[in-house]
Amino acid sequence: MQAIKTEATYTIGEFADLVNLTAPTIRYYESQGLLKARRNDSGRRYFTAADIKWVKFLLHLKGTGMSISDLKQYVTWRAMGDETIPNRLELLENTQADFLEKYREVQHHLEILTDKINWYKQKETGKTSGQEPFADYLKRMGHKE
Amino acid sequence: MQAIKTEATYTIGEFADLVNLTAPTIRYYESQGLLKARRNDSGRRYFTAADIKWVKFLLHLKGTGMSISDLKQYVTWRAMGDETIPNRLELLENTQADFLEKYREVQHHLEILTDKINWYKQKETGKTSGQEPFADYLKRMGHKE
DNA sequence: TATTGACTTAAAGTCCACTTTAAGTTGTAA
DNA sequence: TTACAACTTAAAGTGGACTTTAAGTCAATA
Repeated sequence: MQAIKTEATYTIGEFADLVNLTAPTIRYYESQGLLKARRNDSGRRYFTAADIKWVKFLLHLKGTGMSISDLKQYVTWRAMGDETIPNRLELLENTQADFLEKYREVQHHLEILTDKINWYKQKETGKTSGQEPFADYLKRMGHKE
Repeated sequence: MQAIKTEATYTIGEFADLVNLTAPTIRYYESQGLLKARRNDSGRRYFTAADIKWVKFLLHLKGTGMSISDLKQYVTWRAMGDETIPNRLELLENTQADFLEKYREVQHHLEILTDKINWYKQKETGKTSGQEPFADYLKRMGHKE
């Protein structure tokens, strides 16, 4: 029976695979201060389950449009403790607001794309007006521009 | 009474404003073959309402994730006539499929971001468990990772 | 008529987020 | 023990989509 339960660790390559990044990307993120790696006796990085959770969370934030420099700011505030919670909250809420605006925009782009696809399908099957301009089609579908 | 009804035309600057781009961007798009500009006697570009519609449509396609080179391909096929409709349709449907996949991904990112915001708000107001880890909070909310 | 702003071109520069290279060290399997 | 994959660093390179610069021409207003 062991007195000390040693936590599972991962080399940078294993870690990279686990979070779907590459080893150079992990090093890049570390160089940007987004994460910190522990080192073994010969100077090699190793990572733990907690690091996996952290990177996955970072990737979620990144996926909502936060830049590396936004993330850096977030990380800096996090390291400063609970008194920066209002700052972090504001940053995240701004990110959310920006995201939602873009989200609505791309939704509209998708509508137009879908309309165009349907217009082509109609044209292809010759079902209706083979000559109906796309602009008229959009109008008929209740979309503008 | 005029025999010839002259269509309204726009300089590149006016045109750029109308489609919310810059004049250099318009020139860049023209250089990439995404649009063609007519020229007046002194060699200056001018544009019409039809060009506005076309660029706006291009921007919708671009907004769904099509790259300049995708758009170039689309434009090339369009110029070749109706026998390339299946090609165009396939391109647009692939674009749509890729878009929808990304769309679902960012939706998940947004959920995590929103959860984090709510977690911070809870922490701030001290309403519930000021010490509850975010991972536990996510679990409680029915989200993973 | 003079000035100013808008246009013209080709080419170089920018930004972001990595990615690749180069040169060297270390750990592991045969 | 020898090979070979994986690690280390710093620095340079990449890709996409513009943006900026430079040097010059043209059009409209005071």
